[in-house]
Amino acid sequence: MMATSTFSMDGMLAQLEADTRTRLLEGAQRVALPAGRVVFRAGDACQGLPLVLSGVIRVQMTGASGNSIVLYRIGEQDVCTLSVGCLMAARGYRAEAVVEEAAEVLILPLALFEELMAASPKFRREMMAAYGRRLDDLMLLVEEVAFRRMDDRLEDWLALRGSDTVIDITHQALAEELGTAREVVSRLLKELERQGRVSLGRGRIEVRVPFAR
Amino acid sequence: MMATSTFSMDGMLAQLEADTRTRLLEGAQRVALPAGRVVFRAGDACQGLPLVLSGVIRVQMTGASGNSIVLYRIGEQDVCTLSVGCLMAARGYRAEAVVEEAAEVLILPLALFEELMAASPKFRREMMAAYGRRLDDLMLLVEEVAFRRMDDRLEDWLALRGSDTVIDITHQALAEELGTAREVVSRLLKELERQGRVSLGRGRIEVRVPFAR
DNA sequence: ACCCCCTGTGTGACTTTATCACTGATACGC
DNA sequence: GCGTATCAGTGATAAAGTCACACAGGGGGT
Repeated sequence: MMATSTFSMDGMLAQLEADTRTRLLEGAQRVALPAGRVVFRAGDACQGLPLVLSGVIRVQMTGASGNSIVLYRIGEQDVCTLSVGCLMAARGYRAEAVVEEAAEVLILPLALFEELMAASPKFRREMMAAYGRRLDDLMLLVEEVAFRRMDDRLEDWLALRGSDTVIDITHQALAEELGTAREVVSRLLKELERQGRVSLGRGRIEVRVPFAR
Repeated sequence: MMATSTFSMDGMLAQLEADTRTRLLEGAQRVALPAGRVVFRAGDACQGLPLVLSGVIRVQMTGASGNSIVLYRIGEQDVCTLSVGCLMAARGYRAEAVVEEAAEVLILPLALFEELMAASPKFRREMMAAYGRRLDDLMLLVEEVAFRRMDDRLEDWLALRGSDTVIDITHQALAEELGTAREVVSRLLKELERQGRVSLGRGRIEVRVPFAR
């Protein structure tokens, strides 16, 4: 919890004025979250604004049918914009968040958030930028889900992991990435295997021919 | 263009400190937009932050296939959060906006926006709240599109217009509201007509039995 | 080693939605 | 009244989602 802690030089903390950063680091609570930890669930009240120092947090949503879809991820030196709305409107979350890679997170109390918003142009700028990214992520997602074919989207997803030849993921988890059903993913993958483009194992996809993006 | 102009008492302008409101009204450009006017298209650069005084602006997105979906609407005393991201990142819009009901809009230049963000806690609060609403709208939309059945969604849409017994809309426009194809809407509506729940005319849906929500 | 059991995968049957290709119907201008 | 543009209806087919169930792999316990 020292203001002298190290942090990456290209992230949002490095962008801030020195005194703003100091104030932030001393006023926020620092917590370590192990992989798999559920940060919040749909309906939970919000405790403060999380700022991810390291690791990755996945934000996803579950429909009435029980199906889930991954909305976006919060990476290094990114904030959980969703929390701002929950904090200010004092209502519950609509989505849930799970730690994907063990993370260190700063939790800014509402008062500190408002203090920094008032005091620091750079903090304001970073907050607005974070909101912009989230809005963008979600708009892209809406377009994908509404208009693109599942086989295309699956190939895109595989292409994003292009460098790894072996991907460790279950069909169920992949279905949740794409917001579809496990059976659909199984069938599409099987077809790719028939075409010789991947080999499948239990919880494993081996990419034989890299997917272009 | 007078700071003494009338505005609704429950909207965001009424929430602001008096001097902030004055500064806003005198620093912003006021424009009248007729129904049907395209405010911006995908790829357009952003001129300033629009704040809707009256009327309604629809924000929608068009996929590669040519299909469109309505993302959300900007109503009275709401701001176009999308523009903030475009302004600050100086990149183009990803969606398009069309005036649905003739609107009066204030355009805040970037400098004025930043000035007000620095000076006014209430302006900041309203901006964050607007962002929160948009994020919420989009998350709800993702869930709808990803998981809900089209017949349900159509009935919900009709239920929202519940009080009017006659709705003037083409199947094409309704398909764009829901992000589906015109034929799908035609078939679903025809089925509702067979069930005696609506009567159909050219560009007209007459609700016989109101839809519950 | 063997079996059990949990989790993950494969697949058929069927429904819903999307797409394509048309045809037919309605309103409106000239 | 006629031509034309827009709107709506519909069959055929493909893609995706749902339901039900069989089977496979792998780790833990005895």
